[in-house]
Amino acid sequence: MKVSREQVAENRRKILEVAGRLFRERGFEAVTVADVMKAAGLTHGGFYGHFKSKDDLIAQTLASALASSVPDELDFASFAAGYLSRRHCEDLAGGCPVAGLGAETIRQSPEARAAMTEGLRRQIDLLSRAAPGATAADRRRAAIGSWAAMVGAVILARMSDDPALSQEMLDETGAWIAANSLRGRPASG
Amino acid sequence: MKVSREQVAENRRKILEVAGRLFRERGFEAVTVADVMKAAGLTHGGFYGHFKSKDDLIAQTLASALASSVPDELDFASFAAGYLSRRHCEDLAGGCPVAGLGAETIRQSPEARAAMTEGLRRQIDLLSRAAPGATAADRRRAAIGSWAAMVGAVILARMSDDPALSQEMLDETGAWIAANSLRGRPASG
DNA sequence: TGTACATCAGTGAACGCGCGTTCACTGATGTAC
DNA sequence: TGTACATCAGTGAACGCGCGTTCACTGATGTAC
Repeated sequence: MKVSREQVAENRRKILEVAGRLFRERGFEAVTVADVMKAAGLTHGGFYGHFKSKDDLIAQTLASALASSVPDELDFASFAAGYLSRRHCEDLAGGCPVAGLGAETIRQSPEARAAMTEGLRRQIDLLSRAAPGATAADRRRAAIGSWAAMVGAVILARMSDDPALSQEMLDETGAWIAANSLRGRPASG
Repeated sequence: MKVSREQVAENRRKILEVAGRLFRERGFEAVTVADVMKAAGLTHGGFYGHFKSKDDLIAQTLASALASSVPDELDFASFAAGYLSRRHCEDLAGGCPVAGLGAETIRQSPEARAAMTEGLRRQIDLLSRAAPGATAADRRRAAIGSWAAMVGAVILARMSDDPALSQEMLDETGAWIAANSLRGRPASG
């Protein structure tokens, strides 16, 4: 049963959307092609009309999820607060693709790694524009250091099976980043 | 062909050792029980004499790898330098199990997560004793923040397919941690 | 605008393969005497 | 200390299952006239 061209585009968009959520929730390997197609309201056989292989889906899902998760501009302090919030930490399926899928991407195809590298570059550039610091080099350093700390803290907090320890890691990392950010400003504490 | 009791213990030790390296190199799911047993110089059938299941192996390998990767005491600056070195970043199979396997552990069994949580606690306590800071709370905050930044930086650096970007993330995170550490000391820069 | 038909997106059964796990067997170990 | 034999760690063929992928088919789409 052939469908309209608009429906084809919509189906493809839907596949990428549900794949993004399922992959973040369960990881690349635990999600099957049939799982993705079922979640998109389709049957597994049609998958290969949209993608060359599961690896191709992974690479395109990463590119898509990363593109839609990076805004044009942001406020440094509120971005950090949101990123290190309990809500974001607990939202595997809807959270940051770097924290949710980055570590797994290390062992994926060159295309997937390229998409991730591009996403990292954009995130660092974005944070560099918003981070505190006297010079461009200072701001870039603060962007990289605080981004590493944010991603690390969310990954560590998710590892722990003790909610109190998770919360402590999120809160203390936030306070530590805030403390470091003050160094680039006129002395105030 | 039965083997001696010492040989049984040695075989078990060897299985955990090679599993630790293989899992860090390829991830839990991409390594098969047969891969592990072959690397240990045994055949796959004997596996279930040592472990209840592959999940059991994963949990015990994590506990074992984490226990052997945490020393009793360390120097904060040299630990950070080593952790953020190119050598450590490139040594997937022999590197820190938290950076190599932590993100995957989120989706593993309760036993595996418990082993990881215990390893995290020990690492934070260890760093808290070595980190700079005027009060115990300051030192613990510095330990958590810098540990999150170190783990995050190594994971981000491994994601990137551009060696220059990877190196920049390692170096700048190291410099950023060092800058933050100075805040806890008598003013000197 | 209406009709005939070629196209092709989606369906679902089927495939081959590799995985975790089981089990009958082997033969060295280690114990009972 | 030496011998007979029960034990049991390791072997390797076999199992069932679920995965990624293929393919003959279906029927709505959209074009040619």
